[in-house]
Amino acid sequence: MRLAFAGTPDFAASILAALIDSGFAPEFVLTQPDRAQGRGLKLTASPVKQLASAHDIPVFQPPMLKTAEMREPLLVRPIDVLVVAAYGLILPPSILEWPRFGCLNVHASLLPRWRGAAPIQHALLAGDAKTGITLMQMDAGLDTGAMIKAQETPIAPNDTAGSLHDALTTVGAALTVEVLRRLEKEGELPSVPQDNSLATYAGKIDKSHALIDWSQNADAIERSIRAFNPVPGAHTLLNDMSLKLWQAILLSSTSDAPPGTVLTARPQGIDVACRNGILRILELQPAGGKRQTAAAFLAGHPLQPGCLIG
RNA sequence: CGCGGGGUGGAGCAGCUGGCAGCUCGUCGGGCUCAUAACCCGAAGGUCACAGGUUCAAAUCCUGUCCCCGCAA
Repeated sequence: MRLAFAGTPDFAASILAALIDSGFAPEFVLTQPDRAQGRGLKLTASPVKQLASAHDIPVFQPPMLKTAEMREPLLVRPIDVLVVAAYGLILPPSILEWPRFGCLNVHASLLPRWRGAAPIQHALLAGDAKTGITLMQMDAGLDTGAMIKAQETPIAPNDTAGSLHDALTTVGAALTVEVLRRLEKEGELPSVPQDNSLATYAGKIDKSHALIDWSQNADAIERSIRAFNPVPGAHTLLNDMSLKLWQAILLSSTSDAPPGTVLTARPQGIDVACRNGILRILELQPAGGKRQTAAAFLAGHPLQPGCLIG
């Protein structure tokens, strides 16, 4: 089977790795152009490009696919299926129709819930009990294609975007290989349309979402800390210092202190009053510093109970 | 050359207008208490990231290197 792959970040690279390991190595790969990023703005290749290069798989990096000129180098290469995972570019109709069996998208949610860019984070923010991977036949809409196969994954109370991402990567890789095997064997992929009335959207997460609003309920803040771990990192302000919060737990007690009040600051955690409930910060990171436990942080940054955070 | 912070006993930090290396916690020994996230006494533990330079004298000033991190993308 003639296969191509389109994807960009880590999640996509893991899927690609599984394809290669399972004998579905793509003939070539599409990924976003190298970008200047990170400290020093060094030009960096996407994880997918790095992996593909390591396996001597040809890489195409069109900046967009809106023009015939950009599409030309691709369309001249006949393929059977294009596997797409977090590629980052809208695929125009001519690309969608290019592979004989169309484009197969690996999406990190149980569609039609959480269509869009950040399904993992939104599932955590919403406090969903489960999420999963859905494979679908791509169409012109945003994650609206007919579903081929879905697999559930439970969300644990202590799951973070990072841990869930890793779990979903494993599921996604296995599911993709499974579906490709079926396609190879049966020559078709039955699919069922999504129920649009149940659709929800998972918009991009940016830094402003990750600034903690202590006037929210403690459980919502706790979920956002997990949803924004590891990126962009839930953060708050202490005096003029920016703090990133890595881990916190909900206390069963309550307080009528104003939201953001530091109730106690002890080695086992920094307790902060929220709108409703108390959050105990266990692990945090000052700007410029390393990630550390509350006890370590307090050793160098004395915190008086009663002061305000945020 | 995107902006910036930092590398000091096991941990987190101060010291950095040059002059015997300090704080909180931890560790070890002893004491006190019905008890403790408590307290008291004592001890160990650092060639101050690395390499040069300036100086009577450098953690502290200058130069270069390595490493860590925040912001912005």
